[in-house]
Amino acid sequence: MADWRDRLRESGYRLTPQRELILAAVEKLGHATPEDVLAEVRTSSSAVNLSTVYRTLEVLEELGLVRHAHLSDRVATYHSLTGEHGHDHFHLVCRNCGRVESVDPSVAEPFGAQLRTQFGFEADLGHLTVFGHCTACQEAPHD
Amino acid sequence: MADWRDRLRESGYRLTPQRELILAAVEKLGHATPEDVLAEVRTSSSAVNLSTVYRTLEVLEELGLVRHAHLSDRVATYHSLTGEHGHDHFHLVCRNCGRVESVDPSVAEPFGAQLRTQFGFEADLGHLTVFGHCTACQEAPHD
DNA sequence: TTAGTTGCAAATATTTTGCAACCGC
DNA sequence: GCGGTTGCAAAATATTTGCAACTAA
Repeated sequence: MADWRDRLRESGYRLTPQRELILAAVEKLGHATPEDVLAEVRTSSSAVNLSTVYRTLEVLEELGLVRHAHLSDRVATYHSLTGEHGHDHFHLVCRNCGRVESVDPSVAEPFGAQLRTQFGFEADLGHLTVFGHCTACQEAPHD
Repeated sequence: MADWRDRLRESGYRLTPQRELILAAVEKLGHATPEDVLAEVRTSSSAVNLSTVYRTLEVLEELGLVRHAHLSDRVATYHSLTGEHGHDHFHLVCRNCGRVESVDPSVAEPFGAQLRTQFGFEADLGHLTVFGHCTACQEAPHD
């Protein structure tokens, strides 16, 4: 695995302290909004601007180092595909307790195959977010 | 099927001209953003306020008359569960051409069953949006 | 008459952009 | 030094809210 720093430079981008900090924050946080990332970066270093967070996440996503998902009806969250917890996955989000479960894309592969066969549609299963209710919240649907 | 107007009143809401117009607009448009709904309503009648559109869509969704889905990374779109085209469905969205295909939830039921068995997760398949590439765009992935 | 609704303006919340200063390579 | 990057402030986009006037029931 070529280091992501090399990938950055090979693509004509530059390696900056901000980019290192932001990717590290995403890796550490798991599923983080741009604001979350900003807050995390600020705990360990001097300030970084929120615009820079947005612009950097865009670059990192273009390079395939992070992905975003819509885990709420509001903001997007980013997770890394690098680092120790980094791997492609989709999400199950409980509408009641808000818990997010990350699931390996292979679980959805039969579904992907079905969409391919039946609709000729090549699904991006790594971006999938499934809303519903987790086991615990099915018994007590309201908090 | 009790008329939705009765459902409204039974729930303690009032039937207003705005609510009639807004639901009619959603039924007509298929998948519409609040702005789309506003524009549609305005073609056939006097003005309605955008806040009212937002508030009304919220009420209609609570009553199960419309649903929203995230067909882009940006705004939500609403579709009706009433009217001639109204039925619960999930969406396949092509990242390239933007085309949206509405699919019957039964298609995703095997997937739902799998999530239920494997994770105890009760998925809301009607809210699902699957991003990917449609048949046409797989051959020519870029526009 | 009464309580739910609407319009309007202002407040929030998110994300994007212009641009001069800055800095990686 | 060149050209990509950043910080900052302002703009753009999207959604929500307070409140007085209005109106369905």
